[in-house]
Amino acid sequence: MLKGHLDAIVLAALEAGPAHGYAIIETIKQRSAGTFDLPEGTVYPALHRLEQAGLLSSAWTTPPNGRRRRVYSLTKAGSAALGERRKAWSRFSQAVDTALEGGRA
Amino acid sequence: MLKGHLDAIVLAALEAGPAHGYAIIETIKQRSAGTFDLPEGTVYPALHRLEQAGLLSSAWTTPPNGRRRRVYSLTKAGSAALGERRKAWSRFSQAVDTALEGGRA
DNA sequence: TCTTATACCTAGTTACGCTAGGTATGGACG
DNA sequence: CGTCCATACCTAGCGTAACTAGGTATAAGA
Repeated sequence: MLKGHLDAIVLAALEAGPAHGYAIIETIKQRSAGTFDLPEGTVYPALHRLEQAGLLSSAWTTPPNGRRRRVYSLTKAGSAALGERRKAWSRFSQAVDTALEGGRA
Repeated sequence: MLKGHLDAIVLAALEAGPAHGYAIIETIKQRSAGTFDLPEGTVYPALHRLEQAGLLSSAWTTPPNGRRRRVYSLTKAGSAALGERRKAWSRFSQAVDTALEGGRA
């Protein structure tokens, strides 16, 4: 379970440039060294949620010799949200760190 | 939302010694500098879950001039679980870190 | 006396991540 | 040419964790 930080990870995967869902899954898998091998049933609904929220925009593309793809891009709101999510993650992870270590000071 | 890491935090709060629910909430609040101000409806069910799972044991106490308290202690399995949860957290947080920063290498 | 802090509990809501299915195309291999 | 795999998309429904929103009760302080 990614527990609420999935959105941030997906947004971060799109920071370098637009990508389609399947590629996003691969990117996340590689970046996390296999730790986050997300099922499609996790990522696609998340993309829809994020688009619904205005953080992503999407367009269908059909490369000359390829399959149809839905390519997602960060919107301005998405970039801003990513910044906030990063800060939230930072705060959260530090709080967990101290909470977990607090008993062994 | 604590997203699945609540158990680890609660176990860690009991590592220094037995405590009752209300005190656990206070401990967590202080350790996290207010970031985790957990409602009772979050913590009490978690304690029951953890006891059910054999990671905690509890006993009722009635101090001479105090109210009844249910005091929880880490079991052996609880200590072991805490160790695992710490490792899991470490892995998880590192993976998120790299996933969030990966786009800006 | 009345409020506040302490101290416990639980039924029900919500939302997120995941399971488990489905559709379809392109390329590799025999 | 047929079959299989990887690619590429989708969604209904499940499980469960965290939280909301209530309830009970005692001790201390104003």
